Amino acid sequence: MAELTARMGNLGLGDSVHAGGAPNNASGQRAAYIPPHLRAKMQAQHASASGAAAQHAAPPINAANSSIGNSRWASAPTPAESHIQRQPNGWAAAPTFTPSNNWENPEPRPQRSMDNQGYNGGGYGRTAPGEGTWRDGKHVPGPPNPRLERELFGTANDPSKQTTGINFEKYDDIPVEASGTDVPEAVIAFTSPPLDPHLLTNIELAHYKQPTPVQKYSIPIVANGRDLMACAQTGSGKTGGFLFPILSQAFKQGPSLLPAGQNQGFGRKKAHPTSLILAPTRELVSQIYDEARKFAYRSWVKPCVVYGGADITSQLRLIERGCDLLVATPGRLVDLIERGRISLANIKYLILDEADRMLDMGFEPQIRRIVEGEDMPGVHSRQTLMFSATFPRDIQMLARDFLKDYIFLSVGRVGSTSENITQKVEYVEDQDKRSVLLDILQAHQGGLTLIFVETKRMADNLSEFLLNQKFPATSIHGDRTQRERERALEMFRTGRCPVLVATAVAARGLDIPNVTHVVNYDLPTDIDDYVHRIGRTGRAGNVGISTAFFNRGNRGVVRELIDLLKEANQEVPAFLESIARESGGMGGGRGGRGGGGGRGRGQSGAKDFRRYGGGSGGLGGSGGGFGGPPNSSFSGPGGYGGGSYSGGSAGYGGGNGSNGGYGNGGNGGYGNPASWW
DNA sequence: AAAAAAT
Repeated sequence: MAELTARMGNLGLGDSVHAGGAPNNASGQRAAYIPPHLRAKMQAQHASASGAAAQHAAPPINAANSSIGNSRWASAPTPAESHIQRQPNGWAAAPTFTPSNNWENPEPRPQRSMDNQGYNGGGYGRTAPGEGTWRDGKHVPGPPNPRLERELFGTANDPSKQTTGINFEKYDDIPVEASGTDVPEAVIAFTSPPLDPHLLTNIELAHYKQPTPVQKYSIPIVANGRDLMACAQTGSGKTGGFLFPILSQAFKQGPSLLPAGQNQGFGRKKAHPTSLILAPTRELVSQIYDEARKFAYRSWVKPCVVYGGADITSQLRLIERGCDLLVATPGRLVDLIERGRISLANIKYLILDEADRMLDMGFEPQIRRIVEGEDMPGVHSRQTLMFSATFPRDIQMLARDFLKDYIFLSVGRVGSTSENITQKVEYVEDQDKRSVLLDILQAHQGGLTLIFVETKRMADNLSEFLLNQKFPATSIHGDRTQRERERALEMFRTGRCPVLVATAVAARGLDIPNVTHVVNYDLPTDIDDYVHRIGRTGRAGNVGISTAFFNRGNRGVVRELIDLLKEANQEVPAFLESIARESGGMGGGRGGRGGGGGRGRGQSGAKDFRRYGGGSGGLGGSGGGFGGPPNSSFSGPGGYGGGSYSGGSAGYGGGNGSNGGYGNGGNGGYGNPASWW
């Protein structure tokens, strides 16, 4: 424990806590708390005041309130921000760069024999406006299409189309760690060394100016043919992290030739995409597809999307027009493979977004089926990229099955939540949650508020309650129809329903500008879910607030929550510390997963398990140290994870130190998770 | 125990 304390001290974290139970809102002037039994009267007043409803009406979303490409809600843009600094036209004037591998000189691709008209994405129709071709070994971008351009990139008046902002200069301070063999040097700009020129024009249209840290590394890593496991904090540009390099390569190299014997398209309608992106929810898949359309604009690359709950015939039509880059949820993809409409034989890039989620118990069999059970090229014949904000140790071990000699990239603080998010935790008993929520919504006007609950039923109940309270709320969860889900998201995005009650379906990856507040009405039992949830705000360099309702029912995550708050330089309420003490060392509730970290959450966000107490185990003796029972909050191979934090000696390793920097000191971290209660 | 993902 002394070591843990010392570590915290090293981080320069103060002990400052504030008293629980007297919470403040963002502006520090929340209305006095009204107990539930008095609430009815207040409601009556509230409802009768017609002005109150108007007060909660959709906040204004207009040009005056958001600068182009930098859709900041709370703070008005400065004049400087409202004028996009265009990149100079001299892309080509970028400094020279000596490629360590195949950067500048991509292997020339054989042209398709059938290709008299030029490759148009393997489709059967003509090239549509806004699409390009590959002809005579050259990329021939299509002509600009103003209407499509507006649809894809939005306008100044439509911030709901503006996704990630451009406050990337703030990212320069973010620590980046890359481990693995022969890590390529990071790029310093999109133009240095340059991405494909056509991609640069699209990046410019999207108002991206600088690569984020994860992009600076992922671009050369992919260009050098390496596999990647990237752990980057929420809102730090992971989507661009894989889209930019794979599209740049595609634009430079052109379509790959199908292996002999495969049908080339005439006759049977079977798509052979070269890139496959898998993600855990339909909405996230849809969002990635929208991004892919932007950056593939006017190019020969045709992006496609498939997911369940939506009309399959329109998805099939899209595929038939040509399918080079496919974004999919697992179930629908398997369906289409079984129908013989998609082949994975031509895959060069496999991307798992939210990879830890894709490889957890619920999804892993489907992923294994797609990656190992179909006609996907083997691990050595493709490039595999995995991205997430969190990457628990055991999932990292699982992920090895799909990767070859990969580079592990860690972007951001150890805990991987952004410091742009102000995290609050309030002590609220279950029966008081509605009241406190109303107070919060009352006080927090002018942005979008995303409220997370644990169950679909609760999502329905709570959104109905809020509607009755005249808050324009809606809900999203897996029991709603896809149409309802998409409508709810759209209402939320556009601000017509600035309050969205959501289950875990909305926890990951969704990039919704202007979400200024995330409320964990119910805390998740997995702290990584908390990390992803609050990551819906404070994106792309903007700031956000998160509020969690905590009571003794959540003591299972108290230790991990405290650690997380400390790591993110947030205040830790006194009641959390005391509940943690009450719960003693048994607070963890799930010693298993965190193993490597020894603090329960196991530095799930940011440590390459190969370096920090990883390996295939076996080295070193028993856990020792803090090992204790599997569900102890100090479980695992002891202290700071068997491995050394700084290499060399046992470091923080606790344990018995016998295995120095490697080996996990036995299996302590893999005890069965404690029961749920 | 819950959510998500094919029909």
